[in-house]
Amino acid sequence: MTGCLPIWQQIKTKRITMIKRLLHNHISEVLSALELSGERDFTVEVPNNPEHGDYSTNAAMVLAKQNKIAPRKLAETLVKELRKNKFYKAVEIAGPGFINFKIAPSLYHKILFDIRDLGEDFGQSDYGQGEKVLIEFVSANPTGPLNIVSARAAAFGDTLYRVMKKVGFEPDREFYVNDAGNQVDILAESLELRLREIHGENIGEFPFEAYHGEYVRQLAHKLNATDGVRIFMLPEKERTDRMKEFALSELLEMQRMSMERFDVQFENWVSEKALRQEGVVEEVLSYLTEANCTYEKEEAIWFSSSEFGDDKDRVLMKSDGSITYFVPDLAYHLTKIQRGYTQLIDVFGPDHHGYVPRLRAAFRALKYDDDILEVIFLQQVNLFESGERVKMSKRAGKIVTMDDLIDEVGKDAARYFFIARKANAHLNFDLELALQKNNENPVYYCQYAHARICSILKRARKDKLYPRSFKKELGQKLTKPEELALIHKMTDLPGLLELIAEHREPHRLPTYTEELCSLFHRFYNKYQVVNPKYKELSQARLLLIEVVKDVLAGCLDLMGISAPEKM
RNA sequence: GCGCCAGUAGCUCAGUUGGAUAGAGCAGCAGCCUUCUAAGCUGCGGGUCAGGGGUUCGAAUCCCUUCUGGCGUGCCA
Repeated sequence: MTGCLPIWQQIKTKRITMIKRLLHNHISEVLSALELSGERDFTVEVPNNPEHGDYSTNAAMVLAKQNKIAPRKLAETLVKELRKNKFYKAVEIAGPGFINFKIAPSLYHKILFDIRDLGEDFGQSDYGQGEKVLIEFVSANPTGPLNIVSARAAAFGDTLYRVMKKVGFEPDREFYVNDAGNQVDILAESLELRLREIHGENIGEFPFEAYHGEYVRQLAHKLNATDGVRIFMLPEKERTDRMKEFALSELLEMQRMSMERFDVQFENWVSEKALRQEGVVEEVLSYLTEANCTYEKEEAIWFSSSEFGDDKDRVLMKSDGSITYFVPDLAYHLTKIQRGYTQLIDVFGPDHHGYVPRLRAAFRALKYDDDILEVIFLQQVNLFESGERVKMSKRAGKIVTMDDLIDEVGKDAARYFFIARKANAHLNFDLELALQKNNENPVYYCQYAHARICSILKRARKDKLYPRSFKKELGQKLTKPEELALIHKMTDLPGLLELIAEHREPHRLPTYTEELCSLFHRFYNKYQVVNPKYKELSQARLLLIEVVKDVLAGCLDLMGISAPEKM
């Protein structure tokens, strides 16, 4: 009834290799067979202390109270049933009522072949049930080169996308381009001033509000090369339009290039300007008006957002007749829902805290479920060099751009460091550390493990030890704790990916990857893989490290980091 | 003032969402290459989990409160 086979097959048909789930199901089965209530509330975990076994459950402690049985007594009853399964080497009671499991090597051996058979599909699942999720990230103004926070957003958003896709969501990546509005006007003015400067005009002091970056001068030179003085002969409106069009297309292209260099692809780039031309602004205003939550005051039109949880009401249309940023952005969010997404994830920079309540308010006012909108805030990034914080000033145009960073430390290191930190915590980025090609740098630590395995496999092929096919019996040769620990670790990945997707926590992936690599390096230092004297053992270990290599490459790929075969 | 986020080893950070003796990596000290990549491995020190209350079998984790730092609090985006 609680035999091992049905559960094992159940796991296999789902193409999931997860011991945790196997245990959870098994314990549930035993509980219902014993007619105990509340079987969903317990957890199965990997204990910190290896002496506590491979896995551990708190089932007896959690269920003791509601069933009015002492925890240890309940544990004894459970253990008696659980022990009937031959895939456990040991099932023990410990402490206040934990049940600790030691997994039989034979199960690990089966799993190793399983992971191998799954290949690139290992870790894949239907967990997300095809839910359509839109992840919006970066969404910077096209008024300059992308900055460091955009780079962090890119790494974060893209990795989240990759993991969610892996576990069965249907996510899309989107970049909202704010190519309309006030900031674009200022950009055009800045460009015009620089252009006049080139033509020898005295422009006086460069305005405080304008864009001071050197790139504006470069744009001016480029525009001058094509248009020359002719641009000044155009009427003002046409001239400004030409400036805008030129600057936006140049800067947007620059941003696209940055993203490409960072291996981030967006399914969609949505233009605010295009949205406005489609008339969405008027639409949104009419929706809000119909919902009875707008009013006029001091020649402006307001949204009574404070009735829906915001601190105060917000202006929709300014007294000069122009629209605030909020309106087209809300319209944009509504198009996401109209396009069929049931979960909207916005990845925002640290300076948008105050903005979210009004967006939520609008969702409520328009009777959308506001759970549909989920905002993740990335905190700021501080760059350090030689222990000193690199000071940046956007106003003075003194910033380290995303491209500077990629030039300096490379895509792999940059992505790694950005992903490795929790989203809502400040990130101290040590430029020197990211540059170092030694053991202080975790990126190289992981890539090195991959390269090392490739090197061993190459050696095995050269020595003609690499078999045409791996026989199932080879598994039995893997008996060392370091070998089984590697398999154990790999079985944790599918569950981890689901956790990352569910809680939107990509930072767990680098941690996991480092742990897997650490186990491999330890194994490598202790045992020799290729040894012609022990052919079967060598082949069993080759199988093991090849599977580790593929799993590792999979992890790196999810982070958008290359897996080099040689270093 | 109010709101959001953070505070864990000398430094940078994890901590399986409430589990057992809080863990890595650097930095410090001591070791390991005639053998598949030493960009690696092994060992040793190092803690009032910012402080104080509370919730329960059990708290770094949840609640309250104080302190410190960052950000926000535009008819900017």
